[in-house]
Amino acid sequence: MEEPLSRTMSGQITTRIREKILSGVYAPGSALLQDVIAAEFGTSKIPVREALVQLRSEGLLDIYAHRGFQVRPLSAQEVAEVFHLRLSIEPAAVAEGARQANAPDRDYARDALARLNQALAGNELSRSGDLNCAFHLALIVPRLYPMTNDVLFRLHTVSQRYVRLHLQDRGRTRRANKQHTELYNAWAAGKAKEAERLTRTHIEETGAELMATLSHE
Amino acid sequence: MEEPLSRTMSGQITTRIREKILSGVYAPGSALLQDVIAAEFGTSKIPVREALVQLRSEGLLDIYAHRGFQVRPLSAQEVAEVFHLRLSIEPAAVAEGARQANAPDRDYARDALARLNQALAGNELSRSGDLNCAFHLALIVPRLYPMTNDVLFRLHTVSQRYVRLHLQDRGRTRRANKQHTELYNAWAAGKAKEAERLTRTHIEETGAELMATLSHE
DNA sequence: ATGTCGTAGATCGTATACGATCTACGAATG
DNA sequence: CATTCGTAGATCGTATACGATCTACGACAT
Repeated sequence: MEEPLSRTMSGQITTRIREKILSGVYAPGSALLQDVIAAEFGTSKIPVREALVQLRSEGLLDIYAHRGFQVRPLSAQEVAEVFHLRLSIEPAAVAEGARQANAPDRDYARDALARLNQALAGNELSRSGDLNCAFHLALIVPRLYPMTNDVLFRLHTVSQRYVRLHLQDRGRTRRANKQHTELYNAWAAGKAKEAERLTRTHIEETGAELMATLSHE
Repeated sequence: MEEPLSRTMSGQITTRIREKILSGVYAPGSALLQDVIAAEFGTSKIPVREALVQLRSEGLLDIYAHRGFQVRPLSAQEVAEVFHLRLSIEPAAVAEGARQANAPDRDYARDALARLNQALAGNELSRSGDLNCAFHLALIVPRLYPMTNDVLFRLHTVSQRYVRLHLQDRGRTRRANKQHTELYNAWAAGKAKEAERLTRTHIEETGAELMATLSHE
């Protein structure tokens, strides 16, 4: 039941460093020394460097030539931008997914939702972030829109950094849970316009909560 | 007057490989052997690999673990998706840029347009692609929206592969030229709504032309 | 004839070693 | 006293060397 580990060190390290950034183990603003990380994972620097290049493209860290890698700091401005971008793209993409999904696509999304709910029930915070992302991406049917999927993956990934800041809020979890179910049901029934509306609402509410949390902290 | 070369081999090689993919020297669908590229640039494989990881994140090539790198094939579907995404994001972002740009931002955009026109006048096709991208990105004022800038850079980069397929069309060049000037004037005057409309029209027309070119080829 | 297995060659992926660049900090200079 | 210069240590960036994986293809078994 484990994730099928990437065939390369770079791939595995990318996933593991990403997780450490998202969970805050590598704190925002902190420097990442490639020798230290390499030792931490028991490898040489080369796969570490490739992982860091990848994570930079995901917006999780900055590279300063000859000076090192730094976890990108958090900012209320970034949250606003990310959720604004998601609103520009995701509702319409989910509507299109609702129109074009076939049976396997719907099964896949249903399973993704089930896994997400299971993780939330078990309070497995770290996994729930990825599973939440996977569920939302399933609704856009990546097969149809690979580039859209790519863009949204990045946006979800960045937003996870902020979501985890207040993930202990059980009320929020329950509400998100309910919204996900409604959204999935509309989507799977091919009700494109309703799925679009629910997606927009879901993103707006999540974004607003995050902004509120960040501002009085 | 040369570009300030990146401080690292990886950076320089990224730029040079990108250019070769965009110009078709590395043809769509062809395999890229890291040893061959390394020999071509007179370096070892390591910076080449980092460049290829970066270019993958830009959507220009695919990586198959233990099997190699491949220039991503062109497809009408991808053009449609890229221009659809640009329409979702760029007009509103340009409008916002028009509202918030300060004097240096406007100077920078004006210069970018001038450089683009100069390249087009001199028929320097390879540079005009980058300069076109730079002009359009200047209008969104990257300083304000770094993530939006990032996303649009990727979309422009991918679309360049298709634009260059029919760049010899002088009529199109002249028309784009006129649209750019109108767009810049509205933008610099702070006419956000007009800049938004002109951006939308410009993207729609460009996308439609590309789709037409691709379909009867 | 078909399919499986195994080997050779090519290519990828990573470890090690080395050279280049940066930062910090103290000495020399005006 | 302020500033410049220069050196030492740390860290980054890349070349070289080696081991791992894949593909192609021919021998063998069915």
